[in-house]
Amino acid sequence: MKAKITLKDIARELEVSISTVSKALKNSEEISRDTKEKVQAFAKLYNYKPNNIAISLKNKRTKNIGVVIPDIVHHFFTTVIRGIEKYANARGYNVIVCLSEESFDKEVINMEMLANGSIDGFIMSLSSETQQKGDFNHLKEVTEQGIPVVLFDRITNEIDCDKVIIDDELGAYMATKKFIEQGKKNIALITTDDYLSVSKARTMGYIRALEESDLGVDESKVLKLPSMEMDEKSIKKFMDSQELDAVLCVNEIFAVYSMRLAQQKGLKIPEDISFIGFTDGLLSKYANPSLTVVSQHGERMGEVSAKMLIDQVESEEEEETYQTKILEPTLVIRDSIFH
Amino acid sequence: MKAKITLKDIARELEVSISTVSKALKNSEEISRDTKEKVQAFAKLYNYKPNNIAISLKNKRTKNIGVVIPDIVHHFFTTVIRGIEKYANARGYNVIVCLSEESFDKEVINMEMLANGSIDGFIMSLSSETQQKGDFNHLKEVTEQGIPVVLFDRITNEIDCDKVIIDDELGAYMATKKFIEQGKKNIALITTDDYLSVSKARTMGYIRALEESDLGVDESKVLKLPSMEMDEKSIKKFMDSQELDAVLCVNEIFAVYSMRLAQQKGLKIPEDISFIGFTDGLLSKYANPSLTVVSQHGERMGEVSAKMLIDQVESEEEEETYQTKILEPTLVIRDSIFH
DNA sequence: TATTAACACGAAACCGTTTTCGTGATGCAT
DNA sequence: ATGCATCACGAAAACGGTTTCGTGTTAATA
Repeated sequence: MKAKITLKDIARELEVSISTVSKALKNSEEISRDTKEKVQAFAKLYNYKPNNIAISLKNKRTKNIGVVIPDIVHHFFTTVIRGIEKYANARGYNVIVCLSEESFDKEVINMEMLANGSIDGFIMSLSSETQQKGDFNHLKEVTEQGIPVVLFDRITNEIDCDKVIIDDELGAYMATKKFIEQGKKNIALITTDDYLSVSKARTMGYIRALEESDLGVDESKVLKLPSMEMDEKSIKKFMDSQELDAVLCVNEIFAVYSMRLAQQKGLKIPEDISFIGFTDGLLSKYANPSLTVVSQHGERMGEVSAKMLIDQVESEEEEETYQTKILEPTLVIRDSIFH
Repeated sequence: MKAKITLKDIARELEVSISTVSKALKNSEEISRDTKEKVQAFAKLYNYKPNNIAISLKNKRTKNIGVVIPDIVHHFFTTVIRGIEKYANARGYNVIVCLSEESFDKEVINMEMLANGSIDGFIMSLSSETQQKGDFNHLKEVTEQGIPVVLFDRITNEIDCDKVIIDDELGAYMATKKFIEQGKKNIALITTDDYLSVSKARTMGYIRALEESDLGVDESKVLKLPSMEMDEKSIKKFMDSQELDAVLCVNEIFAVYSMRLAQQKGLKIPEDISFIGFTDGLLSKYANPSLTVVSQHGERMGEVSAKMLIDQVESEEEEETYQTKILEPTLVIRDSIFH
C-alpha cells in the first residue's frame, strides 16, 4: 500500500521548504526554473495530488453541492439528478445526494448534516410532508447562513431564493385543451391533494381549460388522492363510478394504471377513452398503447438548477436578487390520444 | 446573514482558550462543571455546530462514500442507490454520486476526483466501456492507496476487493427452466455482448437450462446486441425472423418492447408466446400484460454493499481478506407467462 | 566601494478542529 | 513549613494545504 504523498513529503525529500514546493507546483514566478523542474518531476513521479479536504478548509469552498429530493425511484427526479450531475461535473463540482423520502424530519436532518461545511449550496425539491406542514425553518436557517439554495419543482414562496419550475398550470391546460379539441366531453383528472404545489397548479390548468370551453368543471370528475403513492383501489372505484372519455393524470403511473382499467372494461384507447399523463418516463414510452404525456424536461431542469446554484456560489457579491425560472412543458404525443 | 460560529469565537467571547471550549463541548472530565455549563449554554444559544471539513482533515475520515455507476436513469441502479443511501445515512455517512455514463474516461476522472480525500471508500459498478477494455488500473491505484472498494453487479475478477452480485446465471437458468416446464419449445434469448459480466452469466444460465432439457441450444435463437441501449430495429428483425414461443430478455425494456412486437403480430401472451425479463422495475409492473421478471433486489444489493464498505472503512486492521456476496435472484411471476 | 534592486527561497500565519502535555493554583498530609 | 496530588485550564502541535511577508545572496549601478 503506497500512502498518499503530501507537500511535506516532497519538501523533506528534496530538502526545500513546503512553501517552495507549493509554489513550484503552481509554476510561481518566484521559484527558479531549476527548482520548479525538480519539484514538478518529483511530484509527477510520485503522483502527487493535493488533498481536497485541506484545500476546502483553506478556501472555504468544497466544490460539492447537496441535492435533497423526496425520492429517487421516480423517473422525473432521476432525470433531474442526471442533469445536475452532468452540469455540475463539467464545472468541477461533485453531487451529494440525500433522500428525504417525503419525510420532513429526514429533510431537516439531511440539510443540517450537509450545512456544516460539507457543501457550497443546495438544490432541492420539498418533501410532501414539508409542503403539507408549511414549515420551512430549516430552509430559512440555511439561507440566513449565506448558503445558496435553489428550489425546483416542489417549491414554496415563503423562502427567498432561486427557483426552477415548469409551468404546471400550462401543462395541464394544454393537455386538457387537447382533449377538448378532440371532442372529448367527460374529462377526468386524477391528482393529489392541493398541498403539493405541482398538483395544485395542474388542477388549476385543468380547470381553466374547462372553464374556457362550454364544458365547465364537474367536481365529481376530479379525484384527489392523498399522495403520489399508488392507490389502486381508489382509482378503480373512481374509474368505475362514471362514464369518461378522457383522463388527465398527474403522473404516468396513475395514467398507465387507469389505462389498463379501461382496457379491462373493453374500452378502446384512444377511440372510447383517451389518456394523458405527466412525466415523460420509460413507462409512457413503452406502455401499450404508448402514453401521451406532458414532459417536464427533468434533465433540463437539473442543468438550469445547477447553473443557477453554481453561478451564485461563485459570484463574489452576494446578490439579494433571486429569480424564478419557469420552463415550458411540452406535449409528447403518443398513441393514447388521437394523433 | 449570521455567519457560522467557531470554537475560536466562543473562546474569545467567554475569555477561555479554544481547547477548553472544545473539551467543554465534549463534556470532558478535565473541565469544571461551571465552565462546561457556561460553554454549552453559549454554544447552544448560538447554534454552534462543528465544521465537518475541519474534522475530516483532522481525523482523515470524511464520512462520505463515493458511488460511481454507469447510469442513473435505469431502475436497477436507482434502487441500488436508494439502498446505499438508506443504509449509509443510518450510519452517518453521506453519498456522493458520480455517473460514468458507460464511459471509461469519465469513470477514471470521477474516481480520481474523489480519491483525493473526498471520500472514505467507493461503491461502484463498472461502465460497459471499462468491462470491454478490460483496463482496471484506476481501480488498482485506488485500492493500493488503501481506499476500500466494493464492486457490485458489474464486477471484475482482476481486482481484489469486496463484491456483491446476484447469481445471474441462476436467474437466467430459473427463468429458462420455467419456460421449459410450461412446455415452451422455441425459447429465445435477447441479450448483449459477453463483455458485460452480467450478460455473460445470464447467457450461461440460459444455455445450461436448455442443455439439461431435451431441447438443446440453437444459436440462431440468441440475439446479442452490442450494448444495453435500445435497438428497436435489430430486435424487430430478430423477432420477425423466426417462430418463437418464449423469450428471455436481459432487461425489462427489451422484454416490453418485444412483447409489443408480438402483440402487433396478433400473438396472444402468454398462450402463444411468453416473456420474462430481468429487473423488477415500474415497467414490468405496469406493462400490459404485466411482465414476469427475474428480480435483482437492487435495494438489498445497495444495503449489502454499503454495509460491507462501511464495515471495512471503520475496521482498524486492514484485512486482506475480501469476500464476494452472491444474492439470490427471485422470479416475480406476472401475466406474461402462465401462472 | 557602497547602495540597491532583483532573485530565490523560507518562516509563519491561517483555515477549524482534536489532543497531548505542561503548569499554576489549591488543598491535603506530613 | 514542606512536599505532593489533584484540579482546571492553556499552549502548541497536528491534519495538508495557500499565501503574505521577510531575508540572505547575488549582481548591477553610482
